[in-house]
Amino acid sequence: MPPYLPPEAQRPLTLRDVSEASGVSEMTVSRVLRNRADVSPATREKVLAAAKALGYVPNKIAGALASQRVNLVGVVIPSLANMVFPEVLSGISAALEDSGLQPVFGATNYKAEQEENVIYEMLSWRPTGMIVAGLEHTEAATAMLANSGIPVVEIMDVDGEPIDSMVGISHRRAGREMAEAILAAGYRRIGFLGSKMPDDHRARKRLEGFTEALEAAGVTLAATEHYAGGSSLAKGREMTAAILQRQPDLDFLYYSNDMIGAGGMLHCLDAGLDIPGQIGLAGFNGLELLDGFRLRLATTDACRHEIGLRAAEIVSGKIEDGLIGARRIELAPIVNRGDTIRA
Amino acid sequence: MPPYLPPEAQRPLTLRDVSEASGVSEMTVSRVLRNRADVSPATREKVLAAAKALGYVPNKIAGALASQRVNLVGVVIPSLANMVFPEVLSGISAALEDSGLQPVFGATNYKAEQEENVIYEMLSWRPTGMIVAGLEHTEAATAMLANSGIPVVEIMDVDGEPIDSMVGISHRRAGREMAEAILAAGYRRIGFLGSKMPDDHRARKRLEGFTEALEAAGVTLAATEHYAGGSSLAKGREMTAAILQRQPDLDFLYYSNDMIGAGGMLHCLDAGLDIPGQIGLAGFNGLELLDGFRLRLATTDACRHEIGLRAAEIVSGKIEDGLIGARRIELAPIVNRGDTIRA
DNA sequence: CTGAAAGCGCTAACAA
DNA sequence: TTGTTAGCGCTTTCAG
Repeated sequence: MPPYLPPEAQRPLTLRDVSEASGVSEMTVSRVLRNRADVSPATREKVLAAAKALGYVPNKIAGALASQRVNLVGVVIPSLANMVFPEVLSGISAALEDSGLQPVFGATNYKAEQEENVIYEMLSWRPTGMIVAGLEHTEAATAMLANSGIPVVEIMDVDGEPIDSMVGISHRRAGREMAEAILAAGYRRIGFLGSKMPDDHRARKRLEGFTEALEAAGVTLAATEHYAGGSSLAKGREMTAAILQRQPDLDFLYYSNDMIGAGGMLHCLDAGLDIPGQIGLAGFNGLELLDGFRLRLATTDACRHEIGLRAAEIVSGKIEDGLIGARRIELAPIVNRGDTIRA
Repeated sequence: MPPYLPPEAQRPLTLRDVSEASGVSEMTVSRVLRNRADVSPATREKVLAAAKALGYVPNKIAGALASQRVNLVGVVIPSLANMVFPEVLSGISAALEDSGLQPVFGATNYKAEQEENVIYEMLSWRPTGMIVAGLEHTEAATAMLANSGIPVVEIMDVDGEPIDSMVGISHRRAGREMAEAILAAGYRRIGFLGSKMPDDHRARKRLEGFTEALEAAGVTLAATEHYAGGSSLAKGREMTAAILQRQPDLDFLYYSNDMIGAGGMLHCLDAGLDIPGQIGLAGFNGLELLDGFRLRLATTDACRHEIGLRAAEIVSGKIEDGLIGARRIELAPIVNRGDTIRA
């Protein structure tokens, strides 16, 4: 490798440079660059030409400080690896598209303390609004958000009290409804497979709703299998083999997400089990990515894109009905029976 | 839904508020909050107590303007939906963990113009460094990056000239090596399935390297199938059915990514084809997520995590050998023959 | 339509 | 160890 030289650490250009190059006052240059209407076409031309020729990039830090306005929306999610969140983000991006607002993402890795840090960092940039996954935060994080004076939208979950607004589904209800669909199909020896969930509150709530509905029907969860780390087909396969080895008489497996559910389905197919006759399966999320297996896995659509969309609309003030902030939007989780719950 | 009230739009607290509450000068408060050593324990206590009691969150905008330092690294990638990029990001996050730097992500949706916008927006926040996927940008974007005066690392690809530094694999080489592995295994009627790639330069380069190596052996690509939109198992399945219908005599299918490759594998298995005897398959990326199928799809590991790691190290100046910037790091794409190329 | 003056909230640099 | 002064680069406000 040849000894490359460092790039010149040049002083960034300022409005003043453009002003001097164009012979127009800084103030007017500023007006042109902010696309304000009250500038004569002639000056506008001159300024734009000079700015372009110099390669001027405005300093938003100074601009934000002076104007007390920041076109940023903080978005705090547990993880980018989860496939679920990219879809939420795409909804947010879509809704923010022509609002002049820019989303800025931060990940917490499902750790409350890290979430607190990320929120603190973001708030210190004085964003226009915040979108945060989940309703459970540290006391400090809750206080910071509540005192921030900006719209705060908690997303994905509506089982609890929001700081300001919330948009999501009830995971308790999602768990309950899946349990009801399973019971209605006649399954009784039901196992659950999911992540260890010290801090995955939504998975926990789903399981609570699920067992609750089972118990209401006099059915007890027959087995449980937990895992740590990321979700993958292989993980689902492995867990399924394990739980069925321990309890071969299970007739239904409920997974905490579609990825491990699909892995479990692969195991069952390879083991020659009859799905959905001998054993039924269901996941959670409605990951389209995974359509394409011989059988469609039963799942619950978590409305991820729409959640992002609605949350961003609230933050950007697109919902115009006189109210500001403090909205509660509950979307309906839709159970899709696929091919893995018998009719 | 009851008529919730908007949150109080309170004036955010300033250093001055903390100063008054603690009876310590603004400057000293600032020192305490930046963890500087030259403050007596007593005052430190007082200040921290006051800051905490008030719920003070510093204003980084003002801080950045005054200090001319911003602890942000801009990261520009085509898409968050691609699964490939989250892994790069995790490498970046890991490397930046305790450097005091924070990554900020922006997506371009594979559009050069959108990339230019994102880069412009990011540079206007005067980040400490930039990490950008790919070597192809608009002229304006290239100029902005080159003139930014900060470290710029282009990642994922090394087939071309970087603005400053680059870290990645050679996609030409990746295509070539896969072609060689396929030819060595005796396959000759080879088809390619990939996205329409007006702007997916890396997929294009892979295909170029691939056909180049085939032609060097006197073999011509026997068929091509293109698609638009996101990758999914279903899409891979569908494309595979289509290409095999048109040309049933193909004995190998090379996919531009593992997701559609896995879908294709499902199709072939369901169609009762003998893999890898009758037909061989290969994808690209090395997505661990997809391990767990009966057969492991042949693929090329694109070293995504390591790319992110190294890029972030360059930006954060962690590589200490006297050089600053302008590095070229080529990682080796590793061909994994899996179970879908015969021995 | 254009310009001059006065900060935005913080920190560098220096003084005490 | 602490405080004072003078900006950072822009935009707001008000005057021409």
